[in-house]
Amino acid sequence: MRSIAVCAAAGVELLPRLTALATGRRIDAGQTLFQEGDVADEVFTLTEGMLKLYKLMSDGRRQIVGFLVPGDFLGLAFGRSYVYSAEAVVPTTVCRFRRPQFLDMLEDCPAMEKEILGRTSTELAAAQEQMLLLGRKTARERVASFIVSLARRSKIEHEGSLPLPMSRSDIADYLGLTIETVSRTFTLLRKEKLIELPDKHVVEIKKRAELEQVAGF
Amino acid sequence: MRSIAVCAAAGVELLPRLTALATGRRIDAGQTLFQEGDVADEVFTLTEGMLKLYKLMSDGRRQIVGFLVPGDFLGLAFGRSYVYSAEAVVPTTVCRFRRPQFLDMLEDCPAMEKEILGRTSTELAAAQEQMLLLGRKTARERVASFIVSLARRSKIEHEGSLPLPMSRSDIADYLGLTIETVSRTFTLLRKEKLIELPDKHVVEIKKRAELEQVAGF
DNA sequence: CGCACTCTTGACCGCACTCAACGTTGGTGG
DNA sequence: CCACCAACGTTGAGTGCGGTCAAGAGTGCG
Repeated sequence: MRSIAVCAAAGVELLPRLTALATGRRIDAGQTLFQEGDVADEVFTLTEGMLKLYKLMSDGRRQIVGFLVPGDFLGLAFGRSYVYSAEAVVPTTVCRFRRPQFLDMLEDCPAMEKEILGRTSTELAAAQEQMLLLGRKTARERVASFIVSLARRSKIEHEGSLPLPMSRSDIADYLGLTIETVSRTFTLLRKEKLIELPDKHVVEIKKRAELEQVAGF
Repeated sequence: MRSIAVCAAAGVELLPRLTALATGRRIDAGQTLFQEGDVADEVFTLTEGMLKLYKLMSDGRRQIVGFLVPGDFLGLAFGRSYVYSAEAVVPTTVCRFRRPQFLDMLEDCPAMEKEILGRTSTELAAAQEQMLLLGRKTARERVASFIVSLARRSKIEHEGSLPLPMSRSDIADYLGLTIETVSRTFTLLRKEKLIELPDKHVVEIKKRAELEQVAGF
């Protein structure tokens, strides 16, 4: 679990202080943790489940900017308010910190601050990779990239089964496509024998190397 | 100039040390500073001109992930190699630091580290805004967003002239469009009297409020 | 002047979107 | 238990926005 790794990085002596500051919270699937524009007075770490972060336009168009897994941080945006909304994909638990206390803690613990900076940099690189996907890749390349990225994050190295907790609508809004195109593209990749779809919420990678080829990696 | 602000943030006592570490470098328009995949052993600040950061696919498709202006940092990616290429848009000068020495300096100067973290967070938020643009906005909305973003960065508040140093090809690769579509869309916004184009490399904003409306801001 | 390069404009095309129908699943109440 | 319904996903038919291809105008440089 990555959150434990963070605590280790922050120095074991801080662990009691961290947990003393934190309060837990359960979130049902579909429930929002906060919305874009809300005053950002809390910082969170995800301990269980999955969150989606998204931005909305006034007419309802949506772009999902990321899916978070246990160990990830959110709410660190260095502004007065959150720059995206956060909603649970499946039943989820988070660890909640009051922002000023969290910042005080960073103050006292340079290792923690380094960890945060490293994570933010990694996220920025991921966002730039996603810009390439959204700006330049075809639907087939986008879906292949999505599956390969999920597999990497799940530490699946070669062929194998992969949980797909989010809906087709979420995938579409993450990849800049429609649900119909996502559905058709899954079917296409299945017909090409690159993947199998034993269930709506499971992908089985059959030809990893070719899938990565298609993804443009 | 923002680089001076950074030095101030880092504490004036560090200024001599910073400049002692740095070596300057001039880059002609079109020349690359480094390429994606190169070993990331140097960190830079831009002191004059403009850089574009981009990612390439094997078949030549390109996505520009950002344009940098004086005061901006680059090369901070927390990995062994650069995750994008950097090329000068116009004649440009950068300040160059050897990576280990730069990191040592961060070590000694928490204020500097905070500044870097703040900038990285701001860049991440900008990248997420760009994901919304690339994933969900129309060509007209993209070009309007681009102009408004440039205006904001140039501290132009209402109507006014705006330099556009990059080529149509660069704009296209930044907005996930083709040069033809960028050109047509500029013409469209001109016919709608939202902008004027006195020169290839100048936009004049005529109706700021409506332009922001179109941009979806 | 001639060449190369950038930008604009026009005609046509195709990939992904829209609209629609249908199948599947899971929850609810009779 | 089954009937009903709503939500989600799949598939098909047709459309349209932005891409492709092509021609021409404008500009800078040797």
